[in-house]
Amino acid sequence: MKKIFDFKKVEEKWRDKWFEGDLYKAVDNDKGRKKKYVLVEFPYPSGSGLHVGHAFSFTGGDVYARFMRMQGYNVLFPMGWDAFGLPTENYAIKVKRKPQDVTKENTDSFREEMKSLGFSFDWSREVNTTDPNYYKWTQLIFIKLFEQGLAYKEERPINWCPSCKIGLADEEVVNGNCERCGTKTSKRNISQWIVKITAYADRLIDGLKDTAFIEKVKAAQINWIDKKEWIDITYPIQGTDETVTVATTRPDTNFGATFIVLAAEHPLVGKLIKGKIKTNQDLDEIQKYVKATLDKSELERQKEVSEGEKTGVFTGIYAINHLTKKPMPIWITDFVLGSVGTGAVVGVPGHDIRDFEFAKQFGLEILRVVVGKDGDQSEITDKKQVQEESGVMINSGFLDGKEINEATKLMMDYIEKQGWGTKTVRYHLRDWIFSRQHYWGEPIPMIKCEKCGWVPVKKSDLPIKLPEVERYEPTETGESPLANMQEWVNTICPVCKGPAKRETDTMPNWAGSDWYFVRYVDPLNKEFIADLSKQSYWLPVDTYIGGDEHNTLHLLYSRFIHQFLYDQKAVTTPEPYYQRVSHGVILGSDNRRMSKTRGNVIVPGDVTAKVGSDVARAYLMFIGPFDSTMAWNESALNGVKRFVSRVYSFVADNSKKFKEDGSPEVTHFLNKVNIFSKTALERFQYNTVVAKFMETMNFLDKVGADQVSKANIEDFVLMIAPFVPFVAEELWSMLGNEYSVHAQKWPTPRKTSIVEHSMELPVQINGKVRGRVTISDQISEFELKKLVEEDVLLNRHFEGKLIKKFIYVKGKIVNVVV
RNA sequence: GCCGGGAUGGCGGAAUAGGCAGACGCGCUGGACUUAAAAUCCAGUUCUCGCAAGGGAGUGAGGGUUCGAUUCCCUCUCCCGGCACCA
Repeated sequence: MKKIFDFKKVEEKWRDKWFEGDLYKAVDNDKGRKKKYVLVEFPYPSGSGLHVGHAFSFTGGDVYARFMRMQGYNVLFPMGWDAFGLPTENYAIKVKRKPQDVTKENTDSFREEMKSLGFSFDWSREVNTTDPNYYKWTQLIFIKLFEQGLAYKEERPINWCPSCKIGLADEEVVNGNCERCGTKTSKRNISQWIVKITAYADRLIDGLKDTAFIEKVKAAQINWIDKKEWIDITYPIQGTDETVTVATTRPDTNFGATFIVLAAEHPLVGKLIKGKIKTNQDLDEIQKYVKATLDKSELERQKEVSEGEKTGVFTGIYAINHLTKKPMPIWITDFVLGSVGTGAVVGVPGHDIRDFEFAKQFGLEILRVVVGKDGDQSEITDKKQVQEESGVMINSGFLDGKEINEATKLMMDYIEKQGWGTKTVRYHLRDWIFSRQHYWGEPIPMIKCEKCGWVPVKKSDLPIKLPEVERYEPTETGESPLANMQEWVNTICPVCKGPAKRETDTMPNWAGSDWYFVRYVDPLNKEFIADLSKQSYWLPVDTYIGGDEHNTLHLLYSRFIHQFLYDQKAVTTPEPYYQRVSHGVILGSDNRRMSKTRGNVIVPGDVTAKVGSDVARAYLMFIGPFDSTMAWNESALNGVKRFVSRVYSFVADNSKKFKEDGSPEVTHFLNKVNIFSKTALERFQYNTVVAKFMETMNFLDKVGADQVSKANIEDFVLMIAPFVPFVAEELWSMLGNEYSVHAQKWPTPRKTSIVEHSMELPVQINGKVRGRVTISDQISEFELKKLVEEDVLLNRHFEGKLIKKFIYVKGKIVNVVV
């Protein structure tokens, strides 16, 4: 009688039992075993429940963690909640409930779903960024940053979302729109806490060499930081005492500089408008242009880029080119950004596309100072002739004949020697705007005293808990709703005991997720962020599994905070993560990103209700490479379901019948499966492992249970256990073994009488496979040649032809060239 | 535009220190079981010529290195992800 796999019964049987004991607990400071810290990015517990993307990446992590346990490692595989954030706040506003309560509900249901999916998290280490016992440390980190001069308050234009009524970091503005709600953002001046991440720019680059991140992740980080050597050149302005300082990375082309362009924000523009610098140009016109530019949003500016139109206005004043002594007209334009370099650029229209377009537009002089590979020395009249990236200098005095990179170095030294300018290193990376004007975040633990200025809260007063407020909406002024809480806001200065006010801004989402992996090491510690001896055992994270979308910012911010904590001797390693593994994305069955509006969202709960957790897990691991983009395919799910059912039935039906000795062929086959799976698992090639298990099942069915020994089948159950933990546990117990299969070691290949003495060797004629011959592994090349020549199927391909060459790659292939 | 990744049957994908292309799954075709369907099981399934034996073509396009290239090199096309008037 065939036993049918009843996943509900099996899952219910084991689900809770696993968490009653210490099965998945990581043991601190276990010197007897090697440790492995496997981390998956903790989720934001949204109200809509676990997403299939979560199920996918967590399954990947879980398979790895289980495999590593079987390899004898002491595995730390924790889970927690990145629970601060706008969706919960917005939901709370909508249904008029406390975000704390909503969060509690969401995390409870997430945890239950995760247990149902069989994830082997060590729940004794669960953390929650919204727990005051957790954010106490997030706040302390901020205070430390402030004390080290790495956090400062500054009024500066920020991106403002009129809908969310919140200031956004540059990174949160996507194409001029709010990342969350899509509303067009504008600029607004607000006093913000800024964190000086740029102070760590070099170390963020250098530290990468101590990690095993894949190239694309390292590249993303380095490109984002984008360290370059610049030179700031100061030019005198004709007929005044004023100067203008431009910033450039390409001084080599300076002989070709014919104009200067200023950003609308440039101080010189202000002086001009106020009449402090004389000009014959129409001041009204200049003012009009400047105002229009400053009012423009990033989006509008970008639109103009795609249209390729350059705009600008002439100031009427000139700077003198040191090299050519020629006057260069100074213009104002919107394509120069105030926040980049010095906000002033020297225009070299021959060798910069933007400068060329600008010069064309306004009839400015275009000089050629670089010749490209094509040798074209003619006047530059077309965009295509503009040599930007490579070439050799001409018309450039002492630089003539030099290659541009060499010329750049020479010119930088020359300019410095002449006292015209100074070399400086700049980064694309900007300081980090750390303030949010919302309720559901960590309060920034700072107090503004009328006398003492900004002072941090006393450490003994931490955590500064979020007070319960009536309304969670941001205030009309754009301040956080905390600003309305007079009794909370008004406090006394920790230094002078005078009247003072609390900061009402809260921290950005990143704050809690920057250091959570440290807390997992020692989540209940009341005295310290995490005990140093426990840290030195567990850190760094060995394998960090996460999405590509976090490869730049999350990784950068979190590495920065970690490096800072290392300097403060609060953590034990200079880098937080050793290996970074990116998981792929699962698209809807329509091959498009899952979204509610498209109605193509797959929820893991629906899948597990139909086919059970094991099948869902195995399916997710099977549909494609772990790091690629895949589409959900319901019918492929059936294939995996079939496989799991077959395994179950095969073992269950024969559980009492497996003999001591099976066929050596079976052992031999399983040994190969073992070695293949082990290697593939180490490389996260899950899809090929599942495929190999399917192949194994096909093989077992073919040979029949009477050829399979008990040891064989136990080995197979052990190997599939990381993928299908419920079925494996059930079958393990059916086979009469003690609980639990998940506490077992990965099987060792077994001895078998089979040694491959003979093999089928493929034979190529002129590089094309034409047949095969059976050979013994002792065969000599001479014997083989004879064998091939006498083979009826093969020799007709070279009958009457001359064998020019006979190539035998031992154990692989033969190629006959005729 | 820049950086990164990719392109293999009807589909998802296997196979790269250069060596049997298409593992495994889906789908499809035929068969068994069934009153029937589903489920399950068996056989087949890159395209193409051929009744067959067998032949020809074939890993985005073109070229190169090699006895031999999906794999290495050069040129190009398209797709995906990220960044972008960064001077």
